[in-house]
Amino acid sequence: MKIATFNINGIKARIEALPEWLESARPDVVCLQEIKSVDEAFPREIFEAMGYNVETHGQKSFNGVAILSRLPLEDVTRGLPGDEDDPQARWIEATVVGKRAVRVCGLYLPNGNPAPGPKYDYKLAWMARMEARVRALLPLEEPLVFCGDYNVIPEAKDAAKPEAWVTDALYLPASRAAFRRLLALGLTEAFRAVQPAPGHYSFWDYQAGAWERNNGIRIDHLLLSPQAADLLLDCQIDKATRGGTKPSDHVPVWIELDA
DNA sequence: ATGTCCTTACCTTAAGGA
Repeated sequence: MKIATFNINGIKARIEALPEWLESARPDVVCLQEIKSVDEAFPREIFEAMGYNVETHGQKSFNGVAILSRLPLEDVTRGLPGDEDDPQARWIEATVVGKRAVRVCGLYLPNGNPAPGPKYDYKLAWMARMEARVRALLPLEEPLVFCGDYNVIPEAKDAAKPEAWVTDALYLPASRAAFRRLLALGLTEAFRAVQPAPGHYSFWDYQAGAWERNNGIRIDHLLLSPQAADLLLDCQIDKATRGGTKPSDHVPVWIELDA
């Protein structure tokens, strides 16, 4: 089972690039972030015609997540528990049954800038809510995949210029500590499980020639429960999509599970 | 180098977010 995460930065803007990538990469499941669309406006027919089931958790203008899957999506839930009044659409879950049943959680973690400030407070509070959700799911002892745009640079080797990020919400010690707390629950970060080397990124800013200079950061991650980690066969970053026509500023990251 | 892109709205230009 090939499961991907891809922050598309607007479904309207990616209406050509996303289907092209799906045709070439052919993931079984893909979690999308920043669809920037309400559910009714998401062009589901395009993806249904390609054989995908579509579940969205949208929002006007900002945020919004979705799951596309060739296999049926079961027990779909929307929203991250822990704050009934949070209007931001950043979390969706569904179960996909292949050889094994896999619970897939797609997430768009808050950016948090500027820090300090209310946006950073929201980021850290959201990460605490996510930790609670992971704690609630782990006792099921099932394959779980938490994938998405984490807006966290885990380590210095995940940035081309780490010194440029020291005051940024994506790299502040409290952000990285909260990310490590997720790993400490027993989750495996898929990319680092197969590739320990520096120089691998998933995001290049549109500004300042970041792509041309390879000034990137790695912020799109797939975290696996022990039962999912046991099934991990591969994890790759589809870097080439950043050089395509009208690209997102993020590229897809995917895993292959024996599931 | 605050150098780009995406979205929306008081919509042919600016603002907020990233």
